[in-house]
Amino acid sequence: MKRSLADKIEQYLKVLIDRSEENRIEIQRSELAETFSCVPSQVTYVISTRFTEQDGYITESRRGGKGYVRIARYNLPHDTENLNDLFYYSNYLTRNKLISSQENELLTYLLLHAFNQFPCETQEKIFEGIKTALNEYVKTESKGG
Amino acid sequence: MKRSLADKIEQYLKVLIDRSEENRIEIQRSELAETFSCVPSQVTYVISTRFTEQDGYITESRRGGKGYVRIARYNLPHDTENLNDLFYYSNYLTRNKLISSQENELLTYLLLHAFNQFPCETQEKIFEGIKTALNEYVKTESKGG
DNA sequence: CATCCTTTGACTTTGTTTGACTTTCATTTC
DNA sequence: GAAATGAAAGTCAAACAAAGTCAAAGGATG
Repeated sequence: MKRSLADKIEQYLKVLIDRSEENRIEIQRSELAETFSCVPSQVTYVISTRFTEQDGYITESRRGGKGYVRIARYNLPHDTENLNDLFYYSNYLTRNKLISSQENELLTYLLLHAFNQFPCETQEKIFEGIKTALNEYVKTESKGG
Repeated sequence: MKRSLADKIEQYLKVLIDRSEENRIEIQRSELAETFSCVPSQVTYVISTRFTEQDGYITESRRGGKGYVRIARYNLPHDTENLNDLFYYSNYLTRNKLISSQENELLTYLLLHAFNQFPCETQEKIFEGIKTALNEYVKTESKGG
């Protein structure tokens, strides 16, 4: 099996993602092109044919000075600090009857399903926002009734 | 993550705002430019591209001696289609006993409070994600028990 | 040899940095 | 108090830096 340049670049990127902390990498198209001694649009080709949403990847990019291409793999279960914090917190609130187990269930479901489309960074912020709001919610509830 | 000078200045300002009491800061353009060893118009560029009203910021400034630039972050009033949809949908589910009124209450609270920090566009996406997930949640619930 | 995938490069678009020039305002000077 | 001065901030366009697009050419594969 002969491997094309595109295959090699694909492999290279996937290894990088495997090794990354958050299943996401950030590269510079022109830099990578230089590494593989090819034209930059070759990289674009690889990304657009092998890192599609279908394949379980989300890509973002920015042009201009200090531009980049980000590739995130999202199929794997997200296992972020903030999310675990939130599960823990939500369960804690439930045990202490500050929220009902139904509320806990809904929240858990949403956390697992509603935000997968976003890049990790955004997810973190979302979870943070929810945590803060949840905290306020509990305080308000127990005060008001 | 490669960050351009503009990114760094943006970050710097946002940290300052975070640390501020009233979500507002007052800087001197030329001073900041000096801090980052760049031309003053770079600061103008950053402010005009990253602290727009869309992004949830209001800026004021004054020229001449004792000049300043003020940046204030405000909570975006979310009054989007999707949000209203979601309220409607959530209430509908409640009336039809597909979710409890407690769940409805929690959801409503989160929708109103957890995502104000995000730009409108992101909020829209968040609401969309929540709506989809909520829909699945209800289906799953009624199926499973 | 026909089709599909890959490679290449010219051109476009987007985003950043810089600097020359303009406007506005407070302060000083007459 | 009006005019001059200087200290800010604003404007705008050019130069630069990166990624995207697209189509043509080149190869592999059936």
